[in-house]
Amino acid sequence: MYDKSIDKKWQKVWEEKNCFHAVNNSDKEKFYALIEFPYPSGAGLHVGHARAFMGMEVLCRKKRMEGKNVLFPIGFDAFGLPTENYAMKTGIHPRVVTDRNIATFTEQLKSIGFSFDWDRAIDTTDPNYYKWTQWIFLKLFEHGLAYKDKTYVNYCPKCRVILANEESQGGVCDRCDSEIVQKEKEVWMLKITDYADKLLEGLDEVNFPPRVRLEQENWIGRSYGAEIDFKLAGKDEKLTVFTTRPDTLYGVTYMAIAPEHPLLEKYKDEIKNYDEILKYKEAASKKSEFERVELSKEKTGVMVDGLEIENPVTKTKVPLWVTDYVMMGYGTGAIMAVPAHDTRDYEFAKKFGIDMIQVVANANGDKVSLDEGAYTDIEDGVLVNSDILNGLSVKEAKEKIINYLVENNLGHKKKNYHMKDWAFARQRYWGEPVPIVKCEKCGLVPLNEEDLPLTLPEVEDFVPGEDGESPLAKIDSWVNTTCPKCKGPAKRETDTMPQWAGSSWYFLRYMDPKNNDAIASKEALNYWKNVDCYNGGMEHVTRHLIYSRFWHRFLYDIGVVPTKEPYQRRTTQGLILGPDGNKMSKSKGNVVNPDDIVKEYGADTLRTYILFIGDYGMAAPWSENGVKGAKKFLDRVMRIENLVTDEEIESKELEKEINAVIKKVSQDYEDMKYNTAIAAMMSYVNVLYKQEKISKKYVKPLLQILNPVAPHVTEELWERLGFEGYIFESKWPEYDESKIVLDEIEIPVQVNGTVRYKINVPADSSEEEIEKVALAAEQLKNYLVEKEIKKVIVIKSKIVNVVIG
RNA sequence: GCGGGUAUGGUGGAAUUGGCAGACACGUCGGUCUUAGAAGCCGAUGCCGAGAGGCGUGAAGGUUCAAGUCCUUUUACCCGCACCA
Repeated sequence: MYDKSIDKKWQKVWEEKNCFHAVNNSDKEKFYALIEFPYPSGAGLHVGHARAFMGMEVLCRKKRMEGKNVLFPIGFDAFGLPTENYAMKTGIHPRVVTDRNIATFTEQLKSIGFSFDWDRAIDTTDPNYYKWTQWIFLKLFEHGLAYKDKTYVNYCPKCRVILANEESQGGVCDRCDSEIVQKEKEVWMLKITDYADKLLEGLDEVNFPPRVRLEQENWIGRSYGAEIDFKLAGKDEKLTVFTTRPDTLYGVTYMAIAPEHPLLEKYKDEIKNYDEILKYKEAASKKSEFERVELSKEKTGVMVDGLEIENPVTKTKVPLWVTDYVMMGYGTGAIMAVPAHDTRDYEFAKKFGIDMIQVVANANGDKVSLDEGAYTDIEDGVLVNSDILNGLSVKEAKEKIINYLVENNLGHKKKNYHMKDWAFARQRYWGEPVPIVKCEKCGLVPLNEEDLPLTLPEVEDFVPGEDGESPLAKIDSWVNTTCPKCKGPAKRETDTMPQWAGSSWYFLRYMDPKNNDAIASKEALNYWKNVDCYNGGMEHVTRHLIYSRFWHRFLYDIGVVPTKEPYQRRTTQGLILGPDGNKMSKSKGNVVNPDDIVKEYGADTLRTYILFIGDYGMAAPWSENGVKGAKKFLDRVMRIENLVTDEEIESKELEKEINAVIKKVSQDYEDMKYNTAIAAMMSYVNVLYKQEKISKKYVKPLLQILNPVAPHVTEELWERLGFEGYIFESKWPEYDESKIVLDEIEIPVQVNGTVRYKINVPADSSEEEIEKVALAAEQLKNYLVEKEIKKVIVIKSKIVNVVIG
């Protein structure tokens, strides 16, 4: 029986021997496995954490036994809103809450037996850590990638913070699901768009799952097109638009700009219906992002009375409209509308009775009626009604018109991105202070490196101001400081960094976590290079994973780190659902606490079940019966002890089975197919149970390959059976391929595609020999009454199909 | 709307990528042990059928000697993006 009391016994041994500690500068080959470090919430460890960590855990324990120098670190991403909200509610300082939560997580993780290198544990809220987060920020500032700008930002009224685009996907707040509103505010931004191309190209040199790659590509959203300068009729003023279809320039029948477009303000005196436009603008700004997209399927807009736009090639004048289907945040905030070939423009033109001009037709002549909708689906179209472009294909026309625009100084080729710059500021206390001061004389001045870390002041009141002001703004003694440059009076930045800051580089700190002179030493960075395998959830693909790749690439560009990409391989684990098949949540009352499982069934039961639950990458519902099944398997493993003998008993069957299972499990672990690996070991145990007595040599490798999954059980049995040393430091078993292949194999024979009987042939039989045996079989005669053999297909060592008719 | 994924017994899930569908486990049933139960051990278990046999991988077509796997159409659910100009 697997008695859970052995958990503590072995955990103590591992801890005392410090056996999972990774050393820098080893001669051994390195293996760096990373898990997304947890946010230490008050709710404690979740079974989802356990699943996410177990994947890497198994790989690491195997790699150590294979002789690698394994870095498998753990830390805590501890800045963030929940802790601060808790502090506001209870009055307990976030520092105290954080320390308490980290202690709980640590204890829980240790009770499951994870083989983390605890010596390297980090905490993003430790000033010795965030000193370097601030340092990287200064570097970004120095290279012009951190800037302060007054723009429209996503604001969550409930959390009272500004959110990055990545944190407000779908128009709702990541944290509280409240609707986001657009707010004009001056905030710190990081110029991640400068790295859009590098982030896309970097995907070519790493091994990410296709859907992760695809989501990142879509999020960055690069599109190729042109910027074209239109003219305000009768004025020396340009209106620049971005379009991916410059070939349709002759089909433009109106222009449209976003309500926030600065042109409106600039020419307000000449716009006759400016009041009406202002009203429209106001209404649009009150709509949340959600409403603007979801609810207003119906197009709205106001024609600008008093301004006309001149087409740069046809010189025709078209009206200008203001509409909220044009976004200020994408492209130039202005479009050339071609209703004949764009469904949105079509809807708008239809509603407001605007002309349409067809400029692309099918090669064989097209219907001209636009009653059915815009011609957005014409494939291999040919340009019509387009003067110099007539007769050209869309592709040719794009090139020709761009050349024409460039020659006449009217426009140019342009890449555009869906991704926006990163709003890098939170109006909260519990985050990294921004190491910049505002000096009346010198402007924005960075702190000197030797003045880092800029630590958080002690405060009593964590409540942010009504209008999105950080609580730090209330602390005059902290805010008022001197300028590092001119020593004159200056004010500190009171916004703090977003939660994603600390996690954007933590994998580098693990390499050398106690270094006081650098994020990590050159030697450590050059030895560990980058993460070999990084496991985490899909929810971070367009947030943390993008941000950290950006920071890392920046650090590479300035010569701090040796590799372009931080993560060689990315893997993802599926969700563990509640027993009812729903996502686990407190409100549904279907949350499973890993502590309860460890306490009742033992750590190895939790570990085994979590890996056996299903395909590692897919969601699977929790099952208490499944847990019991895992326990039963471990009990059976423990009871093998009763069958083991010191005698040498040769068994051809066991010889074959043990070699096969070593091969299968070794490969499955690498492919993260833990469920089938465990199934294979279960099968092998079932075979062992059919023996009366078993030589130790048929048990030893089983314990070793099971060790990464069930380290406590296997360590215990290893000791009881008298094997030498500790199993965790034993050498990973090898297998003998020649023992796996049988002398004689069974081959199924199909008649017209249905299996009818089986034949036994020597394993090395040729196709001719197999066919001979198959056709000679007695059973075949029954099927040949009034029928004859038309064809025989033999697939060597697999199957025979006899076609009769 | 666009992009991606998933669908297999009573249940969770396997299936070397076109070659014996249902490995392994749960559950259920039976046997053994026991005064009895629990645990353990052994066995049975896709569906229909007494049997021979037939039918079976969300649905409908197709390709092939052979389809869970490839093609076409379609349904349901999940995830991501979303007036991307």
